[in-house]
Amino acid sequence: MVRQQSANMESVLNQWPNSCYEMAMKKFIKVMKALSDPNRVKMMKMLQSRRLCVCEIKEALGIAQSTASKHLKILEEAELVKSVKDGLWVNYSLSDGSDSPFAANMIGNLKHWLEDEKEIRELNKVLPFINRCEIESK
Amino acid sequence: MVRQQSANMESVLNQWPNSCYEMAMKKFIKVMKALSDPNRVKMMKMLQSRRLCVCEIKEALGIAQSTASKHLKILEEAELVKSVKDGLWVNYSLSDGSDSPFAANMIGNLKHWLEDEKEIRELNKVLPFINRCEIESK
DNA sequence: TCGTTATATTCCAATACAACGATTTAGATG
DNA sequence: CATCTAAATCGTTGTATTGGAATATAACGA
Repeated sequence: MVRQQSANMESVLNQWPNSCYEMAMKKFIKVMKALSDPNRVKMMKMLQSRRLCVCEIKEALGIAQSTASKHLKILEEAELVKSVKDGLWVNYSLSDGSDSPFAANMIGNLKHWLEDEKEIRELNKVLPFINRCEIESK
Repeated sequence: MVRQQSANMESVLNQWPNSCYEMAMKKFIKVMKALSDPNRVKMMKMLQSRRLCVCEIKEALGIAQSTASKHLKILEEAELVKSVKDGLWVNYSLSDGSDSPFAANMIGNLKHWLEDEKEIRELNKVLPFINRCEIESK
């Protein structure tokens, strides 16, 4: 990374944020990055219907299991979704956003955004028929 | 496909696919991507104060002119900012977001978001003293 | 303890992105 | 016309992101 900054004390301090205020930018960027991928946005839209496990999500989106798992991790680290273990399964659901106003805002807006999008409508149509117990994993 | 349309019309429709609804996802992703970079977010925050030209922005952020220009193009294509030529200068300002609800929403939220962020406060402090006429372009 | 199963992690290839300097373009001015 | 000047574009170079296959981990059940 080629940053051109004067080598003063100020810039050194900027590299090491210490108050919660200075985490805001990073948290914001994390939320924006998390929502910069179509598959992740689709996951958010699917999770509006109900909680889902990884295999249901990979099935609905037609992607590899590892891919789905990784995307969900990114969403979770942005505090957009949360996960709860239940035996072998991990149930993902929308976060309540209580720790991140940015995430909370986007979760709220996504409730009504993109509803008319073709790909989203089709996911909503298919989702009720996707059942974790009927997915053959390999 | 049982559509009564000239081949010409058809190809036009294929280029501009479908209805405006199906552009929604792409537009949304564009806005999220545009706001996924710290420098671009800083530009948005600076433009809340006043319109700025490229050289003022590159000066405030300490980045190369070409870098600033490219970032602004990305913001413009996401409909987050607009540009107006004025002789040699190009003045950038916040978009009114009238063509993109996603952009409009983010523009609105960013008005109060990140105000306490150290880097943003420092930019706001420096910005009044940055004048396009006093920048040596080198 | 040994499979089986759902998820997470690792590895690697392909692509996208951000940064810079150099060059080109477009407008103003001599 | 020639020459500035601000901004845009091009070319290059690292870095980040995305995807799937392969492997590791964790929890259940026999």
